[in-house]
Amino acid sequence: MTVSKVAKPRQGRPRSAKVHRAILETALRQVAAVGFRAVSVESIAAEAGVGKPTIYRRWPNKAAVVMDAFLMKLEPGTVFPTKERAIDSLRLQMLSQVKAFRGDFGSLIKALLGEAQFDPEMADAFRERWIMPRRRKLRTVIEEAMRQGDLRKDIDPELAMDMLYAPIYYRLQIRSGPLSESFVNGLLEQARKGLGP
Amino acid sequence: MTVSKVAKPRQGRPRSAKVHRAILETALRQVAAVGFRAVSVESIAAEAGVGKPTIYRRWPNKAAVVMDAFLMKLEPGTVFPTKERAIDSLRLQMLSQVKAFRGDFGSLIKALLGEAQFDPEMADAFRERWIMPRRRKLRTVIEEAMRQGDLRKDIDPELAMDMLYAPIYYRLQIRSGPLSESFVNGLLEQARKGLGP
Amino acid sequence: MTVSKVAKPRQGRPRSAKVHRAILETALRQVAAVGFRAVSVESIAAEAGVGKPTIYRRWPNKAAVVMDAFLMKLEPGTVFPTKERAIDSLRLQMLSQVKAFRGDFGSLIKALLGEAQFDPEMADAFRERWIMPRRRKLRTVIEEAMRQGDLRKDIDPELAMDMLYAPIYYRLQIRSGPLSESFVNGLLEQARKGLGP
Amino acid sequence: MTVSKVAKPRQGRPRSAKVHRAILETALRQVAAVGFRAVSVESIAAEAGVGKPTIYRRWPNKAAVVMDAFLMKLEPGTVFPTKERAIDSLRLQMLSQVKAFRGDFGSLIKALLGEAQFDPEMADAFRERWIMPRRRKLRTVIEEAMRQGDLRKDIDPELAMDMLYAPIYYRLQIRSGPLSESFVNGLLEQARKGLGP
DNA sequence: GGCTAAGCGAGACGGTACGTCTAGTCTTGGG
DNA sequence: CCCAAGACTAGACGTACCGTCTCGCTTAGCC
Repeated sequence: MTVSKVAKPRQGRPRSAKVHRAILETALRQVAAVGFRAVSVESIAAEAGVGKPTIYRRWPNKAAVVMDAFLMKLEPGTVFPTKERAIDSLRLQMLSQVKAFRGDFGSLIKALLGEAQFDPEMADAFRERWIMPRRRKLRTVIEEAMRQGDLRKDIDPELAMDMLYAPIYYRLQIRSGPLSESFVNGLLEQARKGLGP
Repeated sequence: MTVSKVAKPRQGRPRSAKVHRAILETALRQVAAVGFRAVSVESIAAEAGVGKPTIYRRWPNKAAVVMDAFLMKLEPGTVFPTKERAIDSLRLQMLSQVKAFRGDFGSLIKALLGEAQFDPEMADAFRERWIMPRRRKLRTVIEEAMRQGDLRKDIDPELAMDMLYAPIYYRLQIRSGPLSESFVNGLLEQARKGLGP
Repeated sequence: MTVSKVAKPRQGRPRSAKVHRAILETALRQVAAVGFRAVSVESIAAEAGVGKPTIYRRWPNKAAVVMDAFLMKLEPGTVFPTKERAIDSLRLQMLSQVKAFRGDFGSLIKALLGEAQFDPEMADAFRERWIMPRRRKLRTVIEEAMRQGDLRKDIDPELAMDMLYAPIYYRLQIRSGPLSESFVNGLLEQARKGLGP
Repeated sequence: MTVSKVAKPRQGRPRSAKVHRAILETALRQVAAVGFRAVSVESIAAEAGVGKPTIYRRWPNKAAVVMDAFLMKLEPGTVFPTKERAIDSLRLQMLSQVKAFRGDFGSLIKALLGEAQFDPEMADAFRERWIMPRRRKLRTVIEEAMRQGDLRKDIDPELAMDMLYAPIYYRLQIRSGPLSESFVNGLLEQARKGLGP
């Protein structure tokens, strides 16, 4: 699943892969440089040395381009840190995520998630291509931790992920508190111990 | 703290409160009718029978107008449901919030929170005028529940709020699962019991 | 020489001649209907079924559009009435000009000449495309009359034209007297006889 | 005849003459500094330390203010140069006028005359307060020259004035040639000798 | 090797909204 | 009733992008 449109397969001149890459790279560079709002399809086209229709032939709007650029950049770097005990992997993953969220990557996520609130297709793409793959991987980690006895056997992994990860996105967006390591550690500890007596 | 600009206090014709109200009410009506994106400063001005400069004199952009309209509507209706046991008040509050989030109010929150990702002032206003007052009230409820023995005495209330409320915003935005009553109940139960063995 | 901007010659979609005509015709129609001041670029765009930027891509402002519309209308109709004796052609030309100046054409000239007082480019266009072609034609007529013995051989044709035509523009603008036939005849006679004894 | 409105004579606080002067002087200063078009009622009010309604109470629009300012400045300096022979006075007057027209005064006249093409009241004021007084004075000079034998006895003074002065305004506006002394001398000579054989 | 269908860069097109400006009027509080 | 200040409605300004279209030109793949 991508946000980009597909071409009818066999007829006429094929779409240029070079152009495709140039667009996505330019999009990413511009978003990093001036922010999502200040970027326009026009500015991408101009800098990439590409006609506007060439972009619109492939994506329905700016957000979709940036989303694809974001996803393209992700695919390689999707390595989850792993430890012997799954619970440690979990903590490590959370820590690396908040660290990433504190930088440019956080800004990009904010913009895409913000934009997704106005565009269902963007929201779908964001969920299916960024959120869900991570949750699936996370689920195996959590289940492993359950087997290893570090998490209770009767918990609902979906709710567990919500409890642990939603606060990270919440702080990214709302800035109600710092995205610090101690925040992650505190959150994980308190979630394990539980709030009840 | 508001998003609107301030007038120099005592000179010239004072700003009309009637006009102020007309703008905010129109803004809210239009957002409800056609969605945030489809509303423009121009359309608000036209329907409110007001010149555009009158709006720009008071707010820097559309988002700020809608934010203020939203906040204006809030102020009266800020009644938290209360029960004898604080833990029940907490559950009730969470339930009423997800219920509200499932309707127009949820759309509005999504739009404002989405927009806030691109505008720090919007983000500040959203946090200080919508999020924080609720968290302050929530904190007293949580502390009461701690006193009443329904929550452990050594928990961090900030983290507790993050664990319980962030997932609600997360599902509102990402649609990773339903904003149902059973979601709230499960979340609260699992948070109380804890994830650890 | 035109007031309109030039397009880079051979690249991209060429500018539509149909659109060009539609704009100029609409401009002329509106000026005739409601007067120069009451016309706006916006109203022209709206009635011509054209986007505002399409107009601004070609002309820098309303006055330039109207000027070009005026000049466009001129080109075909530039027939000077001619008689056997050049002096009669001269009188005929003056008479037909004051007649035209008494109607809508006079209003248009007034508006353009008025506007030209505030915009050097407008003034240049008005002079080079309306005034000068007429003066060049006029000069040949005057020189012919000199050869035919109806005007003295040692006059300065430039000054002669100023003496005969400036009063027409003067009365058009200042309304110090009527733009009547007897005005033209009296002017021409008195200019021939001279003011001196 | 002025362009300014009159106050109902005896009631309430009388209008301040100081304010009146301040407005006119500011108007003139601004027109000289940045040109007629760039001046607005607002800018005059602001610099003169005066409320906009105070201006609108006295004049209907910017042009009227500037016209009055112009006329106010005139009144003192309306001295016509005089020589023993009326024909010399005439030449002198024409020379001093073209000299004045070459400077800031010419720009002001251009602006007022240009503006008058769009506003009949302006046109009336310009004619009645600037043009006509000069023509009346001029007429006596011309009649004196007729008596003194330097101009023919049977000429029409109105047409004579048009022949001599219209070209000056014409060149001011159209720039078809320089407003030089030789221009004036040539014009006057040729008008005296006549164009005919 | 020529044909043909699509892709390509460029840029014009109809629109929409932006945020600013000025016009001319209205409303304060204070002479 | 005047004044300074400044808010008011109204609407044009000129600009920025949107997403589509139309040029003339590649550039494959298929006959």
